Amino acid sequence: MNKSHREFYVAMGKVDRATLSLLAKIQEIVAKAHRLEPFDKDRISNFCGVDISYRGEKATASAVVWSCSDKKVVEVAKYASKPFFPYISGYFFMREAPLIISAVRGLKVEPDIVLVDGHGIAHPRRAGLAVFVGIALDMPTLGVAKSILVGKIGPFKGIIAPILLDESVVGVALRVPETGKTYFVSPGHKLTVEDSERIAQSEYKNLIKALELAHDSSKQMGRSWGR
DNA sequence: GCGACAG
DNA sequence: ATCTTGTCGC
Repeated sequence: MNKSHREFYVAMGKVDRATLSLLAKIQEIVAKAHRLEPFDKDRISNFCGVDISYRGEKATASAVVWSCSDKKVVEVAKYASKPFFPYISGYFFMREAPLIISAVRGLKVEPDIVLVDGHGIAHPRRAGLAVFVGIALDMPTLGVAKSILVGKIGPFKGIIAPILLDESVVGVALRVPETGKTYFVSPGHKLTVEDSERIAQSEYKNLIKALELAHDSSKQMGRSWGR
């Protein structure tokens, strides 16, 4: 969860420093490869929430497509495997990106936007999990994290506040009025910071719903796997 | 050098 | 994230 955790994994031989510096280099390249171009649809018809649960040596991923207009689940795709990389802050993509990508590729419908549990460009090297997933799938992705990783939160205007990093806005904090919970939303690929803000402002209920469904689905999947 | 650190 | 029941408090 912090530097001591990272050093712990290094000491355990789970990962070595050379690998981590290589991954950081890859992130620097990926940060130049993402395309934060304006979202190309007039209206969002659905969101695909993706989440992963862990039980012992099993990781279960679920991608849930939620229709914004019909308020119902359109399709669910699942993928399970053994976790093959430890959780290390800043290198989260190595743990979850392959599972998320595999789960989404199992869908028959093409989601408008894939919602990823983690950050997009609100990352030390501007290359969070959502950036990797977006580039790999060539789909619009939005990072939605439950805690902030880097940057400062600016003043709230209603439910939205900017996330500032090195003089620039890399995403927004979203305070959900119904629950009081704050989420940190940043673009991954194929949409802009402005799109992220607009979506967080006007579509947060559908956005949260899709992620909650994915969370429940992945946990359910993990339980049934163990039996 | 001292903290901070997505799930 | 996960290991895990009841319990203290708004």
